[in-house]
Amino acid sequence: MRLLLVEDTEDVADAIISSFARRGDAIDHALSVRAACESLAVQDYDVVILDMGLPDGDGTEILETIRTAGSRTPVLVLTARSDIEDRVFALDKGADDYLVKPFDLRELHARVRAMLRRQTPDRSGVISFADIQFDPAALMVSVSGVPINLARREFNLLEILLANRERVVPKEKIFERMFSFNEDDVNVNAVELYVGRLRRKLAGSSVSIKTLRGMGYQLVSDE
Amino acid sequence: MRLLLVEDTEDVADAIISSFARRGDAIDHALSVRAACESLAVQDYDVVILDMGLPDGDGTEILETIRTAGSRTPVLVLTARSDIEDRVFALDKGADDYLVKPFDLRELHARVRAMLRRQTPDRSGVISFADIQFDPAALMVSVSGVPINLARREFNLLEILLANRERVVPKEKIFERMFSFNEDDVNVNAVELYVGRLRRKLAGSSVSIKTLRGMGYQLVSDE
DNA sequence: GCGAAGCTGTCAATTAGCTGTCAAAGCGGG
DNA sequence: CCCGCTTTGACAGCTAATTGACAGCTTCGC
Repeated sequence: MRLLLVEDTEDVADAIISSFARRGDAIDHALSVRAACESLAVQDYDVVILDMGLPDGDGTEILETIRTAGSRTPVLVLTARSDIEDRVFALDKGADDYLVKPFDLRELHARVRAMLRRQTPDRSGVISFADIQFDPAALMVSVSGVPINLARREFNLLEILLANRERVVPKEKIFERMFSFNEDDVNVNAVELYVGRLRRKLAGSSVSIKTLRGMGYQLVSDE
Repeated sequence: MRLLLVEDTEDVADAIISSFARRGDAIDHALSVRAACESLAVQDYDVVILDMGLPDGDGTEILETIRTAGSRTPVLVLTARSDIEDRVFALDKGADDYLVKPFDLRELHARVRAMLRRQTPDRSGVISFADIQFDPAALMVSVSGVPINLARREFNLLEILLANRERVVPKEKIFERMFSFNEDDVNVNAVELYVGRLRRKLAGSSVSIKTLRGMGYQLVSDE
């Protein structure tokens, strides 16, 4: 999952970032309206967490930017004020949920999850491809019924490839989905590394990860 | 097990809460339609216990909210009235069971368990997995017939793992199910701690709790 | 009520094993 | 045959998980 956090208070931001990062989500951080808009122009996000009070303007501007662009990305608004009016205002502007500071991080996570759930109703299906079964709910992958052990990043990578099975996925796209901006510059080589590791673990299956030199990777069935 | 109690009568609510808390279940309490809807938006529950008469509306609204959202969470309705019509009305609206006040707490517990059982068709009350038998009604666990002593939280943890046996359960999910919101922020480390304790107590059995670093825990049979 | 026993959850030291870097070797296309 | 992309092994770092010790609570028997 890829999130954008727009928040200028350092300690609040740090707490949020590390809590999501720990779960393996890719979270980017913007400190101002401008930075947020730049990130949004460049990158698709699954969820935006938006503080209302920012140094160079109001969070509402960002909300409007998102909605006038026709995006349906769920937005959760954070604010220090608890007035009902404020809440109604944000919700009217297109926010999907609302949280008053100070809040419990678990509640933030719960709300983000709830938004995503509303977004994609019933995506609890296992994906089967050739002889591998991928179960995102159980966090499990099996090859013709026998489970294999994947580490978080490997699982992550397989999920991306599986979502684009039979299609060529550029390495940069994989990289983006696996790592967030602020994860101090990870080398693109990391992707290649994980492709290698995943290949080894999928060795016994009838799918393989094909390299298209200069273009990307492709998950194919050997049939 | 995580429950939501929607009830505005204090003494009734207190009795219910402490009875479930004693058992080790995480129970959240909402005093109004509004509070209930907010909790439901944020958190998945295994069961909702719903009083019909509330200060700011009728329990039916909540029932409708739940069902129109497509959720199948079992709902047990409490009411002071015993009319058949009332009962039919609630059930038509999507309630799974019905209890007339005043009621016996043991009956409430029994009905809640029954609803959960219906939820997962393969559950006939006691769960057997490899050589362990788990009886939620009697609060008993045995390994190949001989009972073992589990503390409340250990029992709780085992219940969660058993409900997701062979699947990977993220630590955060376990945490959510073990502790309710109002339990002042317990460290996530508590989960790890109980995993350790449960492991020791299950040492003689043929099941084990596997760690998947960064992903969660998984109850597996050693066969 | 009182003390004992057991249950809970915090803390911190330790361990385990994933992560990502580097660099060397391999490979493919022109 | 050369260049640049890709693969891979080794390794250091680091974060997540394990575990023992402990203090505060509950519960229970008397």
